[in-house]
Amino acid sequence: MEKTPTLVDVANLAGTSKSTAARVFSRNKSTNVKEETKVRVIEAAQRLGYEPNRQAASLRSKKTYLIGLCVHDITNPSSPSLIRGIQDELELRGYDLVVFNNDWDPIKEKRNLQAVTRNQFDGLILSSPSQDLSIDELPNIPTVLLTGDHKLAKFLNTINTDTAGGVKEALNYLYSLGHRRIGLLLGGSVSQITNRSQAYYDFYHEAGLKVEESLIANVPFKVRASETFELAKELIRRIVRDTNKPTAIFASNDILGLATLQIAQSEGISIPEDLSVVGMDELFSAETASPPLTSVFKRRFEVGKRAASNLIEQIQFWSGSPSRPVPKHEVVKCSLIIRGSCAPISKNMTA
Amino acid sequence: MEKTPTLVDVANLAGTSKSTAARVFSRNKSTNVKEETKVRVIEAAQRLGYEPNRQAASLRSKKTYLIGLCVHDITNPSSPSLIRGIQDELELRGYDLVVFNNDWDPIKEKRNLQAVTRNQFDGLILSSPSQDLSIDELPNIPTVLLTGDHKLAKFLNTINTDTAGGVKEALNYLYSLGHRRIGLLLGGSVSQITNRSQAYYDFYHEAGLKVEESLIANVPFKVRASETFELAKELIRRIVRDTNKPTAIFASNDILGLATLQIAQSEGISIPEDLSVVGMDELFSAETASPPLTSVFKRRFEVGKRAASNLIEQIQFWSGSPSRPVPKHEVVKCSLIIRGSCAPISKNMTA
DNA sequence: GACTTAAATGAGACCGGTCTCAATTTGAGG
DNA sequence: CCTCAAATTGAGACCGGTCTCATTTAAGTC
Repeated sequence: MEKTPTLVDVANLAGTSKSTAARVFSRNKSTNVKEETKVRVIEAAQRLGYEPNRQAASLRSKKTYLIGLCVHDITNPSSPSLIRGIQDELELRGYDLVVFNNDWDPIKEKRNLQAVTRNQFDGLILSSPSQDLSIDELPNIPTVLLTGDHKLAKFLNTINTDTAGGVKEALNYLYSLGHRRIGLLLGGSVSQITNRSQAYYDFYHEAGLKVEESLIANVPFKVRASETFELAKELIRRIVRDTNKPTAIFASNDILGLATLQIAQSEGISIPEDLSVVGMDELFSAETASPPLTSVFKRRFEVGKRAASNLIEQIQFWSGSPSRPVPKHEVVKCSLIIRGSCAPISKNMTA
Repeated sequence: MEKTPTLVDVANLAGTSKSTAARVFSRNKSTNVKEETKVRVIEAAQRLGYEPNRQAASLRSKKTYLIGLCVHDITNPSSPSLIRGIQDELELRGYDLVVFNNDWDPIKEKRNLQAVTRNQFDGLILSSPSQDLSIDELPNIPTVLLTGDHKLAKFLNTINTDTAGGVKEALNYLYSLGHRRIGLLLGGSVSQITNRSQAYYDFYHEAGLKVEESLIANVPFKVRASETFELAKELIRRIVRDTNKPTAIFASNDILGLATLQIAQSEGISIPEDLSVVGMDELFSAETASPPLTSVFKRRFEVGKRAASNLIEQIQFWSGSPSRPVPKHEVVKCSLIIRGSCAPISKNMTA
């Protein structure tokens, strides 16, 4: 393992000073080096197999080109596409991403934030920070928040999915198919639940319908998706066996939607003939289900891309400014992906 | 944004030298500092909100506590649990993980490896490097390979899933249910295909059965899972409509298994009564499918954990040694998760 | 050719830790 | 109180870049 070559080695071989050699590799385009010398330096670097040492660079320049992302759990079905969106955008600008899982644990979250500080990350994306995380617990670096209804939104830029809009789009679709008795399955965090049920109530109100509380069910949140899945099935079974059962169900996430599909099958209810189902999140599982699940697509990839580019903008802009700028808030619309789990009411039993 | 405190600030406040203060925060436990001074330093640090600067530390110590992972695509359903396994293990030792996507593109792969070098990562995990990646294109750091049949396995430690064993377990299970005509759906990379079809042939040979080529189908690989999914459905439809159709199907990954389920439903074939299906990979989708898909679980989480701990071991051991040690190879067994997509042949039509 | 200005290069401090080695303190034993 | 090894502490070089500022070289202009 012979010593890795440094910039000085390159400079020596190229017959220039360290400074000039440095300029060749500098990110700062404004530096000017004569074409001829530049070629000489690059050749020398090539011959030595030189690769700039970013640790050294960071120390002086205060830029690590590292971004942190805090999510609940990378194993959560919605994480990967978010991450990918971020990565793709960051890659273009030469940044790399480190993902932290906080597992819904504020202690762990705090540890992760410390790591962000220790490593001198240039920016931070918070997918869903714990409710009581305060602004002065955050590292003082450009940050983007991916939840609209967090108190940190007062201080931080926000990229947020328009879930309320998505819910309404789904309900509207079912309504247009003739459904009036639409069951609502809620799950996830408290804010998710209130957010979505609010949209549901709003929709019913605007449509001039009266909501029946018996059509609404709340699935307790579990860390492991498969546990949620089991719980959901239990609940759905009850709803679906009810004499007063709905003709359609809107499940506020795909896990609940999938659970509905399974229950229906085991109860001999055929979908979409006897019951229409719309999910939300757009997991891969929704596509592969039988029948394929019509679902509200939350475009996490898009959210990721926007979060990253927003962050980079902040990084370039914010440098040197003493305090955080006035936060801006962006919203990403959902879109309804129509597949095979819904049908017009005409074919349903007219309960 | 006042200047962040440095070790010198802490030392001054605590009334010690920089060296002593440093010893308090050193990872190297063998250093001894009087309890009283240690307390004084820690208090000073607390008061100033001091957080060690890892970039600075790395520069001198040559340790970044950063590990790189190269996968095809984090969006691939099998990536997240692998990543999580790695992260959990790394976290215990204070390392952080950066994930790179190479998108099956050797050029991108090379760029990613450069990033690994530039950032002075302490270790590297290669999930499935492109076939012609050679040892001297790799950064000269501890590395773990997650594919058994790559030429790099001659040089690198390997943690590998025993897929052949898994295939046999699945076939054996179907065999024990009375199935003799078992369809085989192949997909993925060339090595995956040869590997699994070999296991299939072996099984048939050992069981004293003759394989019928018409029962074997090969689904061309596509980068996007949903494309693969569509292609698969086309192929499966043909098999399943054949007069000479199988009583069971082993799909060498869950996407193919799920596709089979969907096709069956749309063709009016009920599962498991008319056709038994076993998948492989253990995606979340397998659990949520209707009926839930019996599947060979590849335990990517476990693979990740082992890869990480193997890597850390290398890092601690390898330090200073001039060349890579003789590689060791570990295998992680699969396990069959029995759910609702298989039934004994007695109930099948005796085609 | 002299003069002015811009372009290119070089020198050396500096970033914030770690590491080596020397100096100082401490404590046990006599 | 003295001695000597062990425990603590301090000094200062060093890691490999970046950055500022001074110096040298090149290019016009008259």
